[in-house]
Amino acid sequence: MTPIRDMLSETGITEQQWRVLRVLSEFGSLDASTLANRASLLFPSLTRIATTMRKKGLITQTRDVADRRRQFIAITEAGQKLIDDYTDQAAQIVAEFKRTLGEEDYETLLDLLARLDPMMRD
Amino acid sequence: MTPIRDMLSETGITEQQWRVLRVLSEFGSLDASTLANRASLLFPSLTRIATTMRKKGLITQTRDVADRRRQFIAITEAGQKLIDDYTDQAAQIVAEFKRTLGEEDYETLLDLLARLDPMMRD
DNA sequence: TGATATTCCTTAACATGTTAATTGTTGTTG
DNA sequence: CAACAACAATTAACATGTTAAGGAATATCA
Repeated sequence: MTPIRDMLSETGITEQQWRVLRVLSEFGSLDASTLANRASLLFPSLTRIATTMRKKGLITQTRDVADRRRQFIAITEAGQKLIDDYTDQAAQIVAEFKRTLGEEDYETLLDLLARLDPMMRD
Repeated sequence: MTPIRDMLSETGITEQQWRVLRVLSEFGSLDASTLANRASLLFPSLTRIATTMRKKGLITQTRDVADRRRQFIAITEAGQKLIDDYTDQAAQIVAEFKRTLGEEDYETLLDLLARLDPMMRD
């Protein structure tokens, strides 16, 4: 992930924060549990990340009025702008990644990793 | 690494500490730089890890009398015993890993990851 | 030889992973 | 309804990754 991290370092956000933004950008407002799952984050991590991202003005957090245990998280304009500004660049990095490895091997790698994933979760 | 981590959790040491022990067990006493490289650790991490491992009695740290900037780190008997007690179990986990993936795919995966590694370090 | 550069390592500051304990809220049930 | 279970989220405590700054020792070179 180093190339991605390098790209993100100039934005001032981390890989995980980037993932949170992308999920929110794709799915819209989400409750915290769903967001944590889709961004592959544990809950305690999300709690901290959400706090820092709210302070940075990248997201908003609002309590669910029906069930005040729950919380909804949404992306702000500033957060969306960040996504918009860097999506192309991220796509190029992935493209470069594929080119270096070769299209075929790239697919093979994804397949292998996909088969490892469930095994590792036991 | 979850299966390995599960195994290690009962020993009270972490994945990185396990790696340090294995490297020391294999190569004997090493200076900190070499140890960091072989255990794939950044120096600041090694500093902290070495401190906690010394407190646990798993390693010893001694200054190089010829060059007092340098430091030698060696495994203790307790550390070696830990390695001895769990090496078999770790080997079984790797074997299980290979079996799940298939010997051939396992080699393929290692090849692909090896090719990614240098690319990622740019 | 003495100023400077380099090397080896440590500290600091921040971010995340991970497990366990804790706080509010809501649900259930006797 | 009151006690208790279940749930959502937070907090705490510890470990590591990562970058930058700092300190001590050594090497270099005018």
